[in-house]
Amino acid sequence: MQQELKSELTKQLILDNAFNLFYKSGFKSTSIDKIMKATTLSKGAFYHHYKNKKQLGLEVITLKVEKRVVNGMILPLKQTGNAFNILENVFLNRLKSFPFFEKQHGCPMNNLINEIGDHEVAYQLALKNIVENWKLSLMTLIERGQAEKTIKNTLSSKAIAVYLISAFEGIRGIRKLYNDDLILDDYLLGLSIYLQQVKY
Amino acid sequence: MQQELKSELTKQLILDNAFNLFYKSGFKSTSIDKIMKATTLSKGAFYHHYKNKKQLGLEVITLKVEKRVVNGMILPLKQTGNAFNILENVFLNRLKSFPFFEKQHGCPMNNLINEIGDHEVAYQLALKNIVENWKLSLMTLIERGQAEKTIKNTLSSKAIAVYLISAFEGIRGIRKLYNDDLILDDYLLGLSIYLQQVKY
DNA sequence: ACAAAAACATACTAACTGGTGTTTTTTATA
DNA sequence: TATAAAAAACACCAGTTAGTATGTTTTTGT
Repeated sequence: MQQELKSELTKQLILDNAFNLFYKSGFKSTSIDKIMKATTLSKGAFYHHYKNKKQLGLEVITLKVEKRVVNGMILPLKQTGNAFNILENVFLNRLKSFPFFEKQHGCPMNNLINEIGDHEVAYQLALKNIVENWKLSLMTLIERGQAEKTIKNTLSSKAIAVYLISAFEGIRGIRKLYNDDLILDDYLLGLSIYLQQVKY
Repeated sequence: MQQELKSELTKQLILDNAFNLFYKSGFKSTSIDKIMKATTLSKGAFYHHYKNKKQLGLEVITLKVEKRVVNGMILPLKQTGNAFNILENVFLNRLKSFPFFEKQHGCPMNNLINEIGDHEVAYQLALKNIVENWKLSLMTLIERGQAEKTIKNTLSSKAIAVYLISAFEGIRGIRKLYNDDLILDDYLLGLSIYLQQVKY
């Protein structure tokens, strides 16, 4: 029983370090050696717990990346209250409060989508799954707003959801190219124009 | 004189193959060996023409990637005619007509932004330069539309430009995760809602 | 106390990485 | 046609890669 716990702890240690290094340096640039050096464990320990790098990558996506998106972007949508205000809050106020490191290195999910999203079907599906969850949660919120007349009910909830996600992921990539937040201000102003059109 | 021409031709051959492989397999996954195997020239030939992989990467960005964006997204903005219609045409009608390969592998610029945009200042600047050109051209068109009263003149041209670009790059990444164009239809509908708000 | 199993470490391989130095071939020109 | 210079071929380097084989230590059930 204690062994299982230790095994789980070690896997978490590997997973955490892998996520951080994938995020900072990219998936392909990060070797197993570098990850295990970060854990201060050996390569043998890695291959005891994981079959190969691909399996690790998949677990990083489904366990670490997904959790981040769920906590940061999906759960906040599920609050009670004015649906339009929640939408506005999550998309308008969250971005600028990101820590510097996350502005500089973009969105972990978007980085993976663009680096390996078209390289392996398994990665593609795991990443798509996160996007679909996000999209569906957004649609649920938008449809609630439409029912409650805080969001225009003539508009397709799916279309709004997809466009909001696209722009959000897009700007997180583009922000990497700049050294300050001015480009984020322009994005946020552009987004607020969009939200005006969406508001009931 | 004829020698200079041949040298230029060889560089172009390397550049073309490098761009294609970077696009298909990513920057870091593509080795000099693979590029030169594709040209049927030797590795020595590569190092005769280029200092290192980084220099090649920069030339691919400034000569190949930039040209693609200029031809595909920037020059079409400079047509005469109703500015709003031009905006609508370029963003609404262009995307779905992309060849299958380019839907599957996303935007070459966006791929590079997310893979190496935060790894080297030189890459960062070269990529930012393209985005800035695009942004300024969009702003010029939008401001023309505002003067000609086809685009609402109360809105910030820069904000609209940045939001349009963000969403466009975002969806080109997300599309990689899907196997059909349904997600593009949602994006386009979401975009058309945005354009409604922008229209005079 | 002991055997089995799990957790981890060490040492290694074979292929591949970007890059260098040298030799051979091609080309322009005198 | 001789020659100098450019272009390309070739062999090679040191470092890194994912992955393996085999060892040692720790935990666990009996």
